[in-house]
Amino acid sequence: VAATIVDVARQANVSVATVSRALRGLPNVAPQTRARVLAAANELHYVADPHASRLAAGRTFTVGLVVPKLGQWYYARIFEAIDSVLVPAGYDVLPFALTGAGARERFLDRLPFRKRVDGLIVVDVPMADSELERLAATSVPIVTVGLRTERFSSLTVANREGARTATEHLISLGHERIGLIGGEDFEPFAFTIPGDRRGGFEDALRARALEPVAAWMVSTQVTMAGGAEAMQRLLSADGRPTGVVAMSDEMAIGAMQVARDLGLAIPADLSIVGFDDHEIAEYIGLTTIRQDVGTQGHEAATWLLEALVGEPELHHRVLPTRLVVRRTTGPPPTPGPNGPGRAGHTN
Amino acid sequence: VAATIVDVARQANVSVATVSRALRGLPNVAPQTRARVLAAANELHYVADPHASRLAAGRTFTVGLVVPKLGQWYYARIFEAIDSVLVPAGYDVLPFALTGAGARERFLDRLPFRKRVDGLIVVDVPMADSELERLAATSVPIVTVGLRTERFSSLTVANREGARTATEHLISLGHERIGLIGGEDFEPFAFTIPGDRRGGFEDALRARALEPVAAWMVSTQVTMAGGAEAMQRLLSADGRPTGVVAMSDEMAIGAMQVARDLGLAIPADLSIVGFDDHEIAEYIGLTTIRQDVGTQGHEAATWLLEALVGEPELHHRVLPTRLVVRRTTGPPPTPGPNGPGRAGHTN
DNA sequence: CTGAAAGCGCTTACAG
DNA sequence: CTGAAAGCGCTTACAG
Repeated sequence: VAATIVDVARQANVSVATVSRALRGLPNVAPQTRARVLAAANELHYVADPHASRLAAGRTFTVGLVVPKLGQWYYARIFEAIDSVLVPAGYDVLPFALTGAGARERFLDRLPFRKRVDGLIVVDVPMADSELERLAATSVPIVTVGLRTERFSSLTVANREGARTATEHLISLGHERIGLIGGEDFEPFAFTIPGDRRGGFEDALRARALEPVAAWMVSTQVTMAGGAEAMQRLLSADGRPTGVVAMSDEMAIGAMQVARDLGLAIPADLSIVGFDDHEIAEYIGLTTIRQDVGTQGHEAATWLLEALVGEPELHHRVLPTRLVVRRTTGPPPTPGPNGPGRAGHTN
Repeated sequence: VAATIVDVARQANVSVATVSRALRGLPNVAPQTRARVLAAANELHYVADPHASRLAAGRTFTVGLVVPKLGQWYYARIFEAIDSVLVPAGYDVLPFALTGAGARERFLDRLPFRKRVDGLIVVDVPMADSELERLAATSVPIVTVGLRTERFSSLTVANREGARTATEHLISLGHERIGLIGGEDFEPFAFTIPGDRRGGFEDALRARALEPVAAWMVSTQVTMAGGAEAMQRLLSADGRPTGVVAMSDEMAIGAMQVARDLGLAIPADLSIVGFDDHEIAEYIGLTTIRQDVGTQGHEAATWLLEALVGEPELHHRVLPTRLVVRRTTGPPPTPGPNGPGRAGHTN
């Protein structure tokens, strides 16, 4: 029932080739001819079949977005930012959510984006060298976010510096007993966010001759529930830190809840600083390290667009972070007779 | 460079028709032939070109998801739920984000999903009758979420009952001065969530012979910033409520921040109940009305899948909500000499 | 069970 | 500036 290019051609009394050229704004179409075609197309409510166009033109005009999870704050925000540059540029953006056991492996094994997208933006997907090679071998232009490799253009944030700044903030307030809660390291894989942040944390401590305490550095999932679990483990360790650096705002929120449940006041008994500057941080007064998600998505999409037309150049950009001090950090408690040195909660 | 069906056919010594049948698991292929085809396809790393398949088969195997915004919690979660049923069923899900001025109108005008999707899930998009008609005229199967009309199958939650329950909860704690902060009504359009929730709020008050106070019912955007703005306006009104119902958890969070900034303790001076049960609610102790986003997405996707194969039946489901009492609600303050009746903050 | 052939609806040299 | 025709890579009756 829907009109095809043949219907439009007949109605406008031209060939389908001319319709195709006229509708796409190509040069070498007489103004009056173009007007006639436009009128016909309008009258027939014509839209080109994208699949036919794509097959004929050899381009899909869609970009794949590979993320670990669709529902999480960071991925939703970056999706939004990417969509807002790619859609106006005429591209569809198709999500590939690598959620659930084996999803990452299956994706890397089957490469389901082949023949389906013109380019790919890959966010926070840990990959081994051989896997990066497999991706590169498909020769679809790729930009990675949160992941820096030799093979693809990348956008990352200054994770090490950010975590160092967070830690220094606590130190400058007088804290000497500082914990870290964060994500798991994906060992053989090129995904260095947790490692980089841990590195920055340790840098800051060592610069003040403080030794990182293994029992105060706990790795879990980067979610509120993970933050809660991490804080539980941290507070049941021997002794207890007076300040905690969390690798995400969501972790910080989960962690604070556990601390409060155990009767600790924030920041009086325990200071905490997050990472992200999730919009909620402002409303709950969370001190945090801000990263600009919008810029990450915007830049990644823009670079991919460039790679899609011209020669793909390899560039890397590391975006700065910034400390935002709010109300979850303050001086450490003055140790009383039951000071934190010995009064660690045990469960 | 990538292998086509012709390459596979040559390698397996069969026709392309047989390759097509064998690879798609169609009947009437000899087991050995199928094995030979599979082997050839494997060896050549063959994947079918989806655009060619779609053009030839006349089906796109993609479902469009229309949302007001990609980055917001509710839409991200429902996207995730929908993706998790559609992708395993062999469908791509393509987002249409109606963000920004005129995006809704442009979408409804151009109907950019035509020839591009087999079905559509439309979430929280206000539409006039004529617009619904336009959508229906495309004859693509549609399921709506958060929006109930005569034309399409729909999933909604019991908004009126939920808001009534929230309000009754405050009343049962002793509150008599209760405010409401929520979304804007989209007047000529079929989008009744704000209106329904407001209705439930008023129902509860009237059932106890309490009159809704216009100055305590403020409409803004359904975001944290909107909640903050609403609370500001509400607290600068004459008098002041002791309890507030918010139409989303995010609004509640923004609102609480403003209240605390003005020196109000929650719930001692002001009780607040949200709507959603955002995962953060648990961690900040927010009393709220839980809605099950996962089920909404899951059901919507399942219904659409059914409509895509068999006869599209029209069904409507209204999912229940549930009060989850946490720590932001309590009895109203006992009015002292400066009781809330007269001591309303003015700015 | 298998193949030859038409057809899906476009785009793009090529010729004029 | 315009058109005829080949071609993109599949699927699907139809015949055998």
